[in-house]
Amino acid sequence: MTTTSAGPEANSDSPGVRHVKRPTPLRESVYEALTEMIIDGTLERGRHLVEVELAGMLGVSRQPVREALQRLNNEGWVDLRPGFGAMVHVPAEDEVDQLLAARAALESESARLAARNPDKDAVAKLKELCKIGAQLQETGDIDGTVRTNAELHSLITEMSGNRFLVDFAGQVDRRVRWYYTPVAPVRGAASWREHTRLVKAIADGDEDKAAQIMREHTEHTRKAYHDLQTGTPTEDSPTPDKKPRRRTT
Amino acid sequence: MTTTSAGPEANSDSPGVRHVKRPTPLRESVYEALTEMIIDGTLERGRHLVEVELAGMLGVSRQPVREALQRLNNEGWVDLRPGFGAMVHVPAEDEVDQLLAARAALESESARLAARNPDKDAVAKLKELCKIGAQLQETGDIDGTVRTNAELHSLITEMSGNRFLVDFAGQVDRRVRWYYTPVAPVRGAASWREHTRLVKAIADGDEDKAAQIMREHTEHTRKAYHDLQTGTPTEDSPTPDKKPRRRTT
DNA sequence: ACTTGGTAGACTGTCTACCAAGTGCCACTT
DNA sequence: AAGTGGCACTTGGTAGACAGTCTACCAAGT
Repeated sequence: MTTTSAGPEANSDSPGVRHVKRPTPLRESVYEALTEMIIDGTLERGRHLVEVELAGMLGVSRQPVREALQRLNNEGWVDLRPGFGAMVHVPAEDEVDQLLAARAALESESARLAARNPDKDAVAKLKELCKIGAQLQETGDIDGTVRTNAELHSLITEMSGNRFLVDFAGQVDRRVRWYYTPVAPVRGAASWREHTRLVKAIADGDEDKAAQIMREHTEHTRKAYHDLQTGTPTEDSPTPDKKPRRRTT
Repeated sequence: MTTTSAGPEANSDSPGVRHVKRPTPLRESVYEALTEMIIDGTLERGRHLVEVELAGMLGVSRQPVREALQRLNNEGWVDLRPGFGAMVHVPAEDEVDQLLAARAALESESARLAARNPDKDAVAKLKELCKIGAQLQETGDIDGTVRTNAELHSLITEMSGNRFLVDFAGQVDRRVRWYYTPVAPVRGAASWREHTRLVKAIADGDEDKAAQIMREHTEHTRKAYHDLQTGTPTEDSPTPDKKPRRRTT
């Protein structure tokens, strides 16, 4: 739902009907610019955002900024306090947990649907991404790894053929990446092995297995994050234990 | 995410700190009014919505209308065409299907989490809703049944304690209700038996069972809708009649 | 008959200016 | 030191203006 009217690549019509680039509404550009700045930390968490200030900063008037801010508010990037202004959202303690739980549901279902209808080309692309990702992982290219990871997950949700899953998962994913990126590199090795297994399950059309793997995959990610928060810097251990484990180290 | 800053009942702070009623932003009221009008058919599907027209109709200026329209666009209620205006969204053929698939994932996970932490009071409330719903169903109060159904589902998602699931499921639910309500009454009887089983599973803390039942429940709903679209399910109906079938009761 | 060109009206996207009301903060008072 | 009052700032909303674009329609040309 978040997608605004017609996205840049929205029309997959018959090949050859390339629509000319339509000038993006300003509010859209402002929205993009602001999310960008929030994610990369230019606008740090908790910062007070003033409309005129942003407007001046971006060289536009208040109107587009207001509209962008409202969308950012709806999507949880900023908190709008009437009469005062917007503040960059400060994630609550349990927020990442909830986000990852939602992601588990959404992406697990996506994986299931993807496995139900495994498109040849898409599967090939998935395999390629796996390979690339593993390589980048080895060479220590963190930025590239994160990007490839995102691409892989995104492609799987798209394979579900369900635009709502795509949209929701996309939203969640961006948020997760925002919170998570600073501590991302920890869980690299195992992650790509899981991806490979996942892609195989999808290629084989094994719905249950694909869904299961994706769920565990997300769950591992959550554990990794949780451990980092509580100060356990070990790699993910084979504990098939579902209770969040507090380590008192 | 969709919730705007602080909703009317948003703050469940320590009891006794009743915040005084803050005047709702106009854009919010406009948003509500428009969704209302879309759902009840005052603004029929495909209709061209003109800002000044709506503004005049609602007695406000363009700005709040614009902001409301943009939110409606983000949530899929209207389609915004740059330079032309907003049209009330016309649901695609497969849209309900996708919506219900997403709902299955979201609410099934919610049920699982609800079962993981079954709050006493909430469970009691659930049971009550089940009873009320079954009664309304028998007396043929369709409107009440639909409302109670929505309340029950909503309460379950809230029990999950996951604000993202609540938000996404809420969005999906409203959309489903819009498309689905005209043909809702068909699936009344069995539905409430399933609800009762579901509530029991939650009360027992049986995660897997609760998730399973909720998934099947949504799946049944989808089948019911699908059958209605393609004609009567059980009997062979060679009549290529595509008009929506009115129930004969 | 079909294309082209032109014209006109409608609406959005954006900007500017302005005002009322609410919020947060600071200095002043007690 | 704590409470109070007031001030500056910010949003929320209104009004009006203007350019660019979209749709439709008509007329002339091929």
